[in-house]
Amino acid sequence: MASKNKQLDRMEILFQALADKTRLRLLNLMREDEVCVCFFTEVLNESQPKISRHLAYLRKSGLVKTRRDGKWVHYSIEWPKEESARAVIEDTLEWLGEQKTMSAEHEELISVCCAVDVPVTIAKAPKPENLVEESKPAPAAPEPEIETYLL
Amino acid sequence: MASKNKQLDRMEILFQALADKTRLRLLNLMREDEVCVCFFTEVLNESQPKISRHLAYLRKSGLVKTRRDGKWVHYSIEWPKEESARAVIEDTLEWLGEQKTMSAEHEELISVCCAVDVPVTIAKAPKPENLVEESKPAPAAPEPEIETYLL
DNA sequence: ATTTCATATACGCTTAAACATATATGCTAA
DNA sequence: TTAGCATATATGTTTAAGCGTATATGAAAT
Repeated sequence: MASKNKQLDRMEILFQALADKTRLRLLNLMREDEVCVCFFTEVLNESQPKISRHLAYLRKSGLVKTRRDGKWVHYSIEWPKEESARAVIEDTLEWLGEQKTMSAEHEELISVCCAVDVPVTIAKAPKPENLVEESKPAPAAPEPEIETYLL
Repeated sequence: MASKNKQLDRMEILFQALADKTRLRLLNLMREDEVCVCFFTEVLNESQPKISRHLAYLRKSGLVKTRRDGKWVHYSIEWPKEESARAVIEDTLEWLGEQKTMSAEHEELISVCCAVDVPVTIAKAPKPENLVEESKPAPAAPEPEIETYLL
């Protein structure tokens, strides 16, 4: 699968990563801030190994990055440096945001994080920073990281 | 694979269609006009069944449409009506256009079509209209078709 | 009608990736 | 150090999709 054209390889890898409903739902939750794994399982209502596997897939494809915080691991979107790659991801997030189910899930992330009566499984989990005070508008195109990405 | 959320299903199908290098190369050649199958095989230098299978995949995913012209079949991009879906495809084409290999292949399509000494295999094939006189700039966002698409 | 050319599909095989269930890792707290 | 929680990975199975080779279709041309 490794060809002469690296860029084309990267496109393939990116689109493969986007070509799964669970992964799209995960990205939809990460649209504006990093999210702790336990929130993914809670909001998407999928098994923990399933979530973890798809997050690993996204990580290996370079689409997301992780930050460990004690027992917890936070996932966030790794924005590519090329404009056109970033544009694809932005459009994808926008398309997701237009869907009722997706914005409902995103709303639920916020309400679960900020709920007074938090579910036991995530009671002590650290909340996404940008979400706790107010549902901020998405930062659209955050500064690209200087970092290898997409393999 | 058929879920409650039709839109999400469609996204998955679209990205699956984009998640292959051969199909990306095919789309790159269709960026501005319909293209006859024989030109695909000639320019991409891939076997006829391989090209045909990938074109069938694109057709079934609703990303391209066909027009039969006697023995020849022309493929062209089927532009979705939703803005966000179209934006993804536009970004993808732009990203492809930025790549040396891809623009070289696109140039070769033009030169093959307009060559005085045309290869035997495609000598009588109908040429893409927008290409024969001059390599026009891409029409960016052609009028969306009123049509079912993406399954 | 038969041949020929352009395109599509079928077949057999191989690999990637999905899933559920089970188990391992890694950090924290006791 | 052990126990417990959060997360990751391994295993076994199933399905989708890639490939090359072979063959079928469908429209012209003979």
